[in-house]
Amino acid sequence: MATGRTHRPATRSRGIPEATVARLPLYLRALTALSERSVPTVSSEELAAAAGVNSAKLRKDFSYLGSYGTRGVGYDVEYLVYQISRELGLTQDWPVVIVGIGNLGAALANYGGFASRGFRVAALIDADPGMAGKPVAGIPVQHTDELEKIIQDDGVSIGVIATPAGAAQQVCDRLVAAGVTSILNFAPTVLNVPEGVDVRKVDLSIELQILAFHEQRKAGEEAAGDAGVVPPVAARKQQHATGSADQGPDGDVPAVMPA
Amino acid sequence: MATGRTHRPATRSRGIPEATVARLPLYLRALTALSERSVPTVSSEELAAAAGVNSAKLRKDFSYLGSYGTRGVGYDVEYLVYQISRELGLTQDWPVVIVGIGNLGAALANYGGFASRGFRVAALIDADPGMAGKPVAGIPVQHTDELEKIIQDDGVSIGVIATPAGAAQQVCDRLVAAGVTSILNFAPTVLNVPEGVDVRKVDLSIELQILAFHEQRKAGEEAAGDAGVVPPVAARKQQHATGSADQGPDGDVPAVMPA
DNA sequence: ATGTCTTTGTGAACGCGTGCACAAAGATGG
DNA sequence: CCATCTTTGTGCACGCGTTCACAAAGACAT
Repeated sequence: MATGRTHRPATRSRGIPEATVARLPLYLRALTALSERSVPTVSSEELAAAAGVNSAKLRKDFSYLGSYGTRGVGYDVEYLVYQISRELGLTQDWPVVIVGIGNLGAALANYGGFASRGFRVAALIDADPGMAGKPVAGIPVQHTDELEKIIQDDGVSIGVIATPAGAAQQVCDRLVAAGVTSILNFAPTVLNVPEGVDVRKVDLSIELQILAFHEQRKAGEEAAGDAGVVPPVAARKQQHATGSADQGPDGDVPAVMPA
Repeated sequence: MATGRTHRPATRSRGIPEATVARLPLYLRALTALSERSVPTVSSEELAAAAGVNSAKLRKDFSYLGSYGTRGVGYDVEYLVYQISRELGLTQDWPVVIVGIGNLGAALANYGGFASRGFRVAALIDADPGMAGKPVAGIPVQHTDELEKIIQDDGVSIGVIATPAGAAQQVCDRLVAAGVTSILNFAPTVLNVPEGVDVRKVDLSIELQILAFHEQRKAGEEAAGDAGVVPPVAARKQQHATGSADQGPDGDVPAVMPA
């Protein structure tokens, strides 16, 4: 039963903290928006607000990358965009395969944020022979039999699993065997992978359940004194953002409905 | 600077740590599977393996709920399923609205995991008048104008945002004003919400970037060739390639669904 | 240059989460 | 009823992540 482990217990090196890595994409997005508005520099305070984090945290995060700021001024937007992109490995091309082209797989294939940052959909794969050849997001779906060949030919190292739960582990095993070392799992299952393979999971059901927990707590709190529940209607005191002509950060869009 | 808060800073909840709450759905899933196989009891070791966590962690997690196990035997599956369900608030009905019926929204609407655990799609909402009335997953799409009415009439407290980034904040504001206090955000934007409203975000782009970071580090372990790309602005400062770090997913996971 | 003002970078304290290791609790068998 | 074996529940220590608070660094004005 040497199936390997699912999670890695600790961070054994003195690299960038995992928590920081997880926030870098957030900073990058905010910086990209500033860049498009031709803002030259930004302070930790401003950028932190845009990214929704604490400014001290942001400065500490950046300190792990090096000293890229100028005291009394702030950070050079363009320069920082480059540094973070490089740190995240976005200056290179990352071919990705998506396995399981159902509703979700199709949505992912159409996701604009893919190409925008060095990620390229190398192939769409599905087990249904009927899907073969059928184009989704302009890319013809290929049958599972081609999986190994595709991964090896294109040097794919990142795989996205969007299959039903029952097929996930099997697909995962094939991906790993073929050379994939990073997996983004949308199937509601715990994947078993050997050492050295990264797995990140995205699970709608779990997120909803966590929200339900807090929701229940909020509701059950009214028993004790006043409190907490937000008034049903209009209670917003905070407002912000640009009126209506909100120039979208364009960069990424979740899902669209093109071809 | 109204820096929107995404998560609660401290958990003054019922004493159950946030990290534990995030794992309860995982245990519940594993337990449900056991239940369907009519397994009467399970040890912390077995259940932990099924959920992909450490057995000590699992026991500690359960200890926050109470002493539901029997020493020398293990946990009663059915009983535990009930206790966790109740703790998560899944014994009641949670009407949910999905705003933005593009590819992703449609995928979410079709997601089977919804109904399975107390969540019910109360309505599908889209800004495109052309979508109105069109059935998706057996539910007719309604126009944004109906948003407030739907939320109030059905007592919806959980909203899912699957719109393009540009519309997310606006939709969020309307949801909150109408009474929604928990939001699951799929749009790649930082949402600004008033105190008391929970927001969880699911961001494909961020997940991929985190994977890319680890992938790059794995690859760069021996060959550290800078692609030769030069920083945009002439800003030349010293920069040092970070050695290595680690691959550690986990911690706080976003989410989504299968196909 | 010198002084003032702004903002970064970080040392240090604190709190949360994790995992170890073991005593307590109960089952099981003689 | 006692001995032994299994498995839980948890005290404790450790490490990561967050936050505070401030000295250092540089911009800018005089």
